[in-house]
Amino acid sequence: MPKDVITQRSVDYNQWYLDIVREADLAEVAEVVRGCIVVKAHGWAIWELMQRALDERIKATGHANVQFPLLIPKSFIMKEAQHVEGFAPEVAEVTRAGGEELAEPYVIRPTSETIIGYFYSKWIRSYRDLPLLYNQWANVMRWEMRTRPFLRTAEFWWQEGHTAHATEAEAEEETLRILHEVYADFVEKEMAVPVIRGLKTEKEKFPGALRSYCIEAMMQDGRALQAGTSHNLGQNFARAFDITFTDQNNTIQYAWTTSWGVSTRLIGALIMTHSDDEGLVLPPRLAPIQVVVVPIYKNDEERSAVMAAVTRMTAEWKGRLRFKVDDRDNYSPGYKFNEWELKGVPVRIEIGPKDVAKETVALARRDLPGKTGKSFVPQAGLTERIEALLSEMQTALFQRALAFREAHTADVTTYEELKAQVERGFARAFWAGDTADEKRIQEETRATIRCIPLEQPGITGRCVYTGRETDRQVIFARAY
RNA sequence: CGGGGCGUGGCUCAGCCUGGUAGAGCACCGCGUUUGGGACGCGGGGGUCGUGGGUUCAAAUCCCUCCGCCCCGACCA
Repeated sequence: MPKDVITQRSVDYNQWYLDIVREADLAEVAEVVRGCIVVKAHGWAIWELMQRALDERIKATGHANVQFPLLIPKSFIMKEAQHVEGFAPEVAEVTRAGGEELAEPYVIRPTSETIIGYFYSKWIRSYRDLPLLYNQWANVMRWEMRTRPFLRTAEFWWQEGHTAHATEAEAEEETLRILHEVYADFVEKEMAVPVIRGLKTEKEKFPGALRSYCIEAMMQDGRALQAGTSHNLGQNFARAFDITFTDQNNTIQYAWTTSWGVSTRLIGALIMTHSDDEGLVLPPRLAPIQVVVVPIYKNDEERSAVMAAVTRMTAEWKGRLRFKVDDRDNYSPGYKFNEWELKGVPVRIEIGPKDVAKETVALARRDLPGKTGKSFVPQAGLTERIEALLSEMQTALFQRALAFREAHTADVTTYEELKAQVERGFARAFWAGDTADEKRIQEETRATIRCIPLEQPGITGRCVYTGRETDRQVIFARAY
């Protein structure tokens, strides 16, 4: 009988999430450092796979990695008006070092636009220096009021891209390229999480940005999770940090900058999109262990026969599959089955004396828990079978998540419908309101406009709130 | 920052109301039997009861102080 270690989603979704994080050994709340977590080996291994896949895309689109300081002079944060307003309340400051008060406090970076802006102003002289396409992998700190592992922690790990361009059109092109070719492509293909690409409203955009684009995903409780953002900063930061260049006509111009980031929050998205009441479910492409082998035997004689078959079987997996042979002898097979299910390993191979005799193995797929996903298959051709299965599971997870999102998305035409729909998922509505209207709706429904999708229907309708005719549709949802 | 809850072996908690010198389950260690969906028996180790003070012959228990954590809201990648 399975132990009652994971709260059922239907009972308490929030507790279920925390149980998965704990039981899959992804992270632990670092109770000695407020709001922070320790990312444990399994969690970090997933992040490393995410980093690798993202980094490839970031480099393929022409960017190079750099590293800026963790500490930023406090005055830098104060230079861009909206930026100050957005981040000042949540920065941590360093006021003492070397045993004395600092003349000017540093802040621990909540994001690096300001310090990067300072250096870009030194580095950029001519249009020939542009575009400047840099990215950094870093940890940042935001003193959030309320934290949850991965979804919102005081310290988190991310990449932040920062680019500078000669024209507004180039900056806009960059912002959208990142959204499509890096973020949406990564999240949908690697994470198997479908996203809606869109533009943030004025209320929701990044502090200091001209425009913020985002990808939004739906979690299994119908709430939205912002999975990535790409900002066109216009000339706002260039003006604040004096990032100028001389153009072809020998005229001094402010540069057009962008910034974009995704964080360890994506691990939260991964959990809340695919996992079930049995534990974590990982898309094969991001599973640190794709196949686990559980050998089964009663005595030394059986053990050597089984292990010989395991060695033969796994020999051709090297370089093709990420696998682990669980040969611990202090745990029973049943214990191991459950443990690897909790940890989300996509495929499990069980091999015992009966299989050795019949030249078969038991193959279990994680996305179909229990007996449904378990079958006995021949050892011959197993590697190809597993590779095909992993690929099939990757697709199946995406399709399942997409079907779920579509089933929990509805067009609403009245405010009453909107209120009801955000209780269960995304509400798609025509919108012609302003920021004040948006705030009022948030107060009344706890839902916000997640984005103005880039894909619009091309027809007009009446705004769900003001009743005005408009051709713009938006997505309302409660967000994490 | 408002509202609530909780600090007792590694973990989850009981004991507190009604004061009498600390317990369970899990985990861990040893030995043996086990091993195809979270094995079992026997033996064993481990706790300044968050901190400081007070009341008392006696405090995990009653009173006060401080600290920390968690949950629910408002704010946010």
